[in-house]
Amino acid sequence: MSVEFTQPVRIMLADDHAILRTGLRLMLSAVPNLEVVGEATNGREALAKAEELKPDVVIMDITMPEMNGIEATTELKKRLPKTKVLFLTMHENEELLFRTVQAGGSGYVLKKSADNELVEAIYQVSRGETFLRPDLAKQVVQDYLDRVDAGEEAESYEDLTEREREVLQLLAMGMTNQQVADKLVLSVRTVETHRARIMDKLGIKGRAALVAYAKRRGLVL
Amino acid sequence: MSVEFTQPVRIMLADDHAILRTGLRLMLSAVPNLEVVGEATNGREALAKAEELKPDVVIMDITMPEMNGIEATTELKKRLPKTKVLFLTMHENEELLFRTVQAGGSGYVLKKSADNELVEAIYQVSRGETFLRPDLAKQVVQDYLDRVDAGEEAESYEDLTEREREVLQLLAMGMTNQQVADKLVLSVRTVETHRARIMDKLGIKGRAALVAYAKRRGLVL
DNA sequence: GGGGGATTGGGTAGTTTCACCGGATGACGA
DNA sequence: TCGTCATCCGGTGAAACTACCCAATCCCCC
Repeated sequence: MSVEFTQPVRIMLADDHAILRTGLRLMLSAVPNLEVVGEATNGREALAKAEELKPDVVIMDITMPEMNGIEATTELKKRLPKTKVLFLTMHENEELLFRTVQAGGSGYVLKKSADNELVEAIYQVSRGETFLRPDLAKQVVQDYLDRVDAGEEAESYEDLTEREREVLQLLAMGMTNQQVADKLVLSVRTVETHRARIMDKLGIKGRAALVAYAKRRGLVL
Repeated sequence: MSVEFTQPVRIMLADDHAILRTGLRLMLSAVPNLEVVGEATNGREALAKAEELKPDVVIMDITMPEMNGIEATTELKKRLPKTKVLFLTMHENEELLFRTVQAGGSGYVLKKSADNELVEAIYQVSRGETFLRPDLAKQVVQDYLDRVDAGEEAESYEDLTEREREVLQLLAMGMTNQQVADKLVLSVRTVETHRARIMDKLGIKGRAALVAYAKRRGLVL
């Protein structure tokens, strides 16, 4: 409660939508004790600029070219643990919220939220607290409990191996086993094995349902 | 060239992201001869408010709850033919550009575009001209030519019958033919016929690709 | 009153997916 | 060294899907 009077919160924006960035910059510059010190248009750039600028808070989109916000955050928190990441996204789904938290994010605000909610989130996150939209957070908790109740493990994307995720990505794009096999230089049988294990881990029956799942969860963007 | 000096361009914003709207409002209010006179958070609201406010230009998102921007535009142009619609969207794809033009849109700007591009687009559209990002527009034309060359017509979602769309919805959710058949009280053969016609019309091979297509185009949410 | 599209269903044959079984290799830690 | 896991690949048989063909009904429109 002493530093904030003289030291404004230094913010970096990471979003590939230039128009949104400009709007945010204008909006936030009108708020006391906030200062936008930099911008990035993708995850990789965000990483580089954050190391250079060392902002207090990075406002991060999930969907970005080159490197998405979740990957960028995972890496960023390794290098700059003290830098807080606040996700600002259009995606209103639990799985992604889960993943942002796991990646080390401190908050999750929807683009459709009110302006003051964003500002409040920035303040809160900069103080080292966590900001999650109450309704969404509740849903996440409920979802988690449902999973624990229902079976044993929270069947999830996290269980997948790297190779399996790779295969899932391609399958989710609508590729056939054969096409995936060609792409990854594998036999069709191997792709089928991976696919089988993926469906088993996720508890999904049918490839169409798998594609639907992946799209719904935002595993492919 | 006479009216613009005294009469600013009256703009209405239609986007479900409140934060983006605020940013836009701030940005545009700094531009001479532009005035933001209203906002809407979905297509239906946009329709109602446009009739009430009669703006010169509606800046419209595509992805919105209740009613999407393309549907809203189709209806809006029937009621207020003189009102110009400028699409501001994240979707960088030709099919949607096609559809916005068909719906009566006067322009298409990506959210990742530079700010001045948006302002330029607004001016241009308000003058009754059309604004399309050159590279995208070029791609569209090329794409169109490719289609005409390759086969007959621009295969599209618009060609689907009501029943086919219904089947597509369910298939896109990951249901099997049998499940769809049960749901709609049909024989599997009928569902297969519909599915075959859908894939034929859309020029898609494989059900996984069909699901991916539907998700990508936002036919199911 | 006939033509055309939408909707429904069928046949046959071929391909793909999927479940359930198996094994070989290599990496990595206990 | 031994166990575990990821990755890779195979066989079999059932189920699902796909590509062709076809036809009956209904309804709308010219």
